[in-house]
Amino acid sequence: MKLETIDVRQSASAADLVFEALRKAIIEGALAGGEHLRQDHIAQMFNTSRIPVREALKRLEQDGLVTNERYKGTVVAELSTAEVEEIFEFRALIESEVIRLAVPRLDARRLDEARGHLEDFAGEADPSLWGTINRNFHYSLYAASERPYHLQIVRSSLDRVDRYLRAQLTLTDGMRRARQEHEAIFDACARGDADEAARLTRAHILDASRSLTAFLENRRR
Amino acid sequence: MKLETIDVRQSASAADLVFEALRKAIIEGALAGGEHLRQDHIAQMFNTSRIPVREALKRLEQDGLVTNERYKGTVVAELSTAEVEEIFEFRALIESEVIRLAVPRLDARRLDEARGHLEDFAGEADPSLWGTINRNFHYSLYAASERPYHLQIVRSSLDRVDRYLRAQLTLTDGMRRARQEHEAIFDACARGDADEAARLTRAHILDASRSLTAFLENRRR
DNA sequence: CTATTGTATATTGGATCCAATCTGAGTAAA
DNA sequence: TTTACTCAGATTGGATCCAATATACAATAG
Repeated sequence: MKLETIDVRQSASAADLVFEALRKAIIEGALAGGEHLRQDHIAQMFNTSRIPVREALKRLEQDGLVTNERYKGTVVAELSTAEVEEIFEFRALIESEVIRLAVPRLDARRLDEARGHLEDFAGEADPSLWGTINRNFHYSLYAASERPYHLQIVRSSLDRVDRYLRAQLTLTDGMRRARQEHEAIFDACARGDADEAARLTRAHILDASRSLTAFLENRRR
Repeated sequence: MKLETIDVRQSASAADLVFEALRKAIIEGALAGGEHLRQDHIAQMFNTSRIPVREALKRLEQDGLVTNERYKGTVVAELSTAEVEEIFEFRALIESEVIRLAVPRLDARRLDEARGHLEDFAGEADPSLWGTINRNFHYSLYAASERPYHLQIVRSSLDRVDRYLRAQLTLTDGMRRARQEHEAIFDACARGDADEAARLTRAHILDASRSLTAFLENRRR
């Protein structure tokens, strides 16, 4: 008898699971900036020893999501307003270029997918889901760029500021503006106007940045 | 009595030392692509247990310098020609923008430093040092941009392709062309012409990319 | 009462040990 | 000859134990 060789999805290691869970918690804001991540505590939560936890923390540190001081421990990274601003400036540069590359490669399927996220975004009442839908919308367009490295960097830079971006969407009128801007971006993509899509994406990110830094400065005062 | 409070430089952890050593070996090409990194072997080389080695390998994996398969091990990452090309395309985008931001902030000290690296580059006979001098030249200019996040990404993307870039400098006429292009970039910076410096930097990186991909395609045939 | 010192506890970093899995040589069967 | 199978060694992943350091708090001197 000959069986199909099934590509058994190799189960993730404990370290991978811990890493993904912590990453998600940080970018969603479930873990606040400055919060102390105790190895022991996390290990108990995941029913493992501290070893996989430590590997996960090292990976998070490499991504800039946490910082570690020897013998003191690991805390969720906090960004200054200047740092947030710089990362948004960076995103504006990369993401506008990525969408410029994506537009000529967009097909009907992807456009439909993006339109779906657009509608989800407009129809979703629960603010805790806006951040994820926002990401999905942009990614569904960016994916067409066929630039895996660029997309990885986009993901990494967005990870760092996602907590702040979610706050901005929720706590200001960011959601309303984002919706309008998304529609304009989508229209430019549907028309095949890459330069306009790039220009609008850049403006969209810088708009969010201005709104967010104003909000942060207010908060801190 | 009052003593000067000296900032005792906290000794790096074993994991940090291993990480830096392996990183250096990979970007310099001392460890070839595809090479298997055995935890045990590395641990012995550094006189430690495997624990810090594993943490270092996790960090390298996060940076894309190595890849890991569960229970199989960690190997030095190998990039396809397409991947190398994409990373150079990315670098052209970022580094041209970084130097545009840097030019208006360049002062005499930094320009002198860059000129020094330029002369080092021209005068150095040992090809194994060209890669590092090349990096130093560009960094001394980029540093003025005052964009720590951008610089970190520049470092990370260059790390991934540095092995290949060094090969291109050494094994083709890349060195000669790089020297000419560096001089042109430096002149534009010294004149304060940010747009021209950005344009030349972009061309410099894309030129190296073309030369390198041609070289790699030849090699693989 | 305050500042300094000593000490106990908590926490992290690293070493050693055990379990899970891969790999490859050797063997048997078609 | 070739293919499948078995088993031993090698290697990785994870658990447990020990060492180094930090932190909080009590004790003591001024």
